[in-house]
Amino acid sequence: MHRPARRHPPRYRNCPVAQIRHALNTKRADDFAAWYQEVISAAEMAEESGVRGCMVIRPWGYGIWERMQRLLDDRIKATGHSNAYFPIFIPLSNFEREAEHVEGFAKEMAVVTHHRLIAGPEGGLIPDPEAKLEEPLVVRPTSETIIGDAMARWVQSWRDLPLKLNQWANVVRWEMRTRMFLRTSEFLWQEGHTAHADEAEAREHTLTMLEVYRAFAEEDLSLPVIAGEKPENERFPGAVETWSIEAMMQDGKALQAGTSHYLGTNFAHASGIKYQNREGGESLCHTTSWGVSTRMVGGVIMTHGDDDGLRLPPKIAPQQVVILPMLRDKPEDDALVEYCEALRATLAAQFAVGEPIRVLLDTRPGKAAAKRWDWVRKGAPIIVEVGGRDMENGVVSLLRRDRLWDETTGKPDFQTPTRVEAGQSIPAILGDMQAAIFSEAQERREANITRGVTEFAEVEKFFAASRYPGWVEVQWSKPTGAELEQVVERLKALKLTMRNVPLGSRPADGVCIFTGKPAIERVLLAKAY
RNA sequence: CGGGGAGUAGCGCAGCCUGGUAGCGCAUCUGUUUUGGGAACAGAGGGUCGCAGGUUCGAAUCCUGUCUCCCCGACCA
Repeated sequence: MHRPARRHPPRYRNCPVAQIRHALNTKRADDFAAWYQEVISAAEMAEESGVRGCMVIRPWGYGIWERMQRLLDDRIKATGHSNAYFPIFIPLSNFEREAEHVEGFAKEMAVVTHHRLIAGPEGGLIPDPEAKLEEPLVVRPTSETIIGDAMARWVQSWRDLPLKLNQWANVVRWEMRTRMFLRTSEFLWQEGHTAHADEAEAREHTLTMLEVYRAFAEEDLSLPVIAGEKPENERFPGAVETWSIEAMMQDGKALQAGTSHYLGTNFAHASGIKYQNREGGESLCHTTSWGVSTRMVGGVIMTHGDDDGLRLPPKIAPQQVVILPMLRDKPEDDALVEYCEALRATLAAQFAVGEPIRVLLDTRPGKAAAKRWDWVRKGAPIIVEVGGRDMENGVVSLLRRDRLWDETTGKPDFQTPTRVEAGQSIPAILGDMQAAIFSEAQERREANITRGVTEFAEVEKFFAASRYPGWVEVQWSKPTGAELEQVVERLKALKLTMRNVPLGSRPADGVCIFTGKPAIERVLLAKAY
């Protein structure tokens, strides 16, 4: 894989005495994009597949996704939704029904046109011209239309409402430019779809799910996010309102980590989702949709990762504690493994951050030190190394992934509690780490949001620097139409986008930074993934 | 999709200009010596040089096409 030349020479902070030898070759400060890729490959999360824009998600990366699925699925079920599964192929005509929706997705659609292969004239296989589909099928980029069909069948009476569905699936969007996890042609996600009797309930539900996402991001992924409404130009095709949660990455860019849409009656109209109301008349449903994808994994990497690799919040770590006996291929090994196994069993019988502790006793052959760095790169929250002398003294050597280094010695900062103490304290340490990396990310984000900017020139100056200075909050008059287009163009010149209008931000009290008119609300500006 | 760069062993790279038996470091395997911690020494295994055509006695190297990746732009729930 080609790596561009480093843009900056490595900088050594007015370093304590010792030079730290990190587990990765690329540092965040030197080349953030290359660092991101190195984390993914060094932590064995994913790799290239040979198919454009598609990745192989390896067991460690998929394990993280499975943890996310489990936690988010619980939250989705707790808000009254049921999982279902709808087809990956959607009839083309089905997709044509909602005008904005087609326009939004037409450019990035994969289409199936044949159902059989035959030997080609120059060898190899070609689609059989005789086997052309009467109507092409698109590979779903999202499922509003096909789920809308089902809803139209399932909803007859006001008693059938609200209908609250969720699907875990893969979707395909033929992206021009892809990046592992952040934007792949095929990705995994969850898409919720609901139908409601009236507008108020549907709007409220849109916000309920936005709040579910906020809580999931902050409590489960330790990912501080800002929930808010997207400006008109950033709306989902066919939506009346689009809301998002936005997270700040360590390079200061914004990542849209989840969206929730109020779709009005647009899709109900297109698919005929109607019900007989209490008065005996016919009414259109109001629908919502909302989704979170494997993009979240990229967000976790870019928020919590460091120069030694990934750092995982305990709740989504496939293994929370890894015990590494320092095996020497000698008879004493047996006793050492037994000593470690006792700790494993003690931990496995306990709970941390709400679930049984996931602990792995890693007895694979190989040097303990080498295995340690593998687990450091993978971001296992706690690594416990145990050598012969540890055993003699009844202690273990414990390493916290979020406080890896002793800055003064430049060596890993091992703690040596007794084995009994470790068995008692590890559950609390995991809880502490879950909170600590959240605080760390939140403090970094708050330090990098600038509020109270009142002149566009200031914004220009702010983002002129080569580094990403973070986000800027400005007041604006929420223009529409051509006036909005102008705003978007001005921002585009600075490579900026409007992220969202944060929920619960203070009311506007100034003038619009773009138009000079009285401001209506506050909006966040940022460079974005 | 436009501009630029790159694909050679698991990873990182050299070789290409000037065609002539496939190289280096790390990792892997074996052996020996080590042993509170990212070991040392010796030996070994592993590559149809992204793929397909072409030029040539001969192609990793030259030419054409194509696929994939990276960077910039355009686009992007």
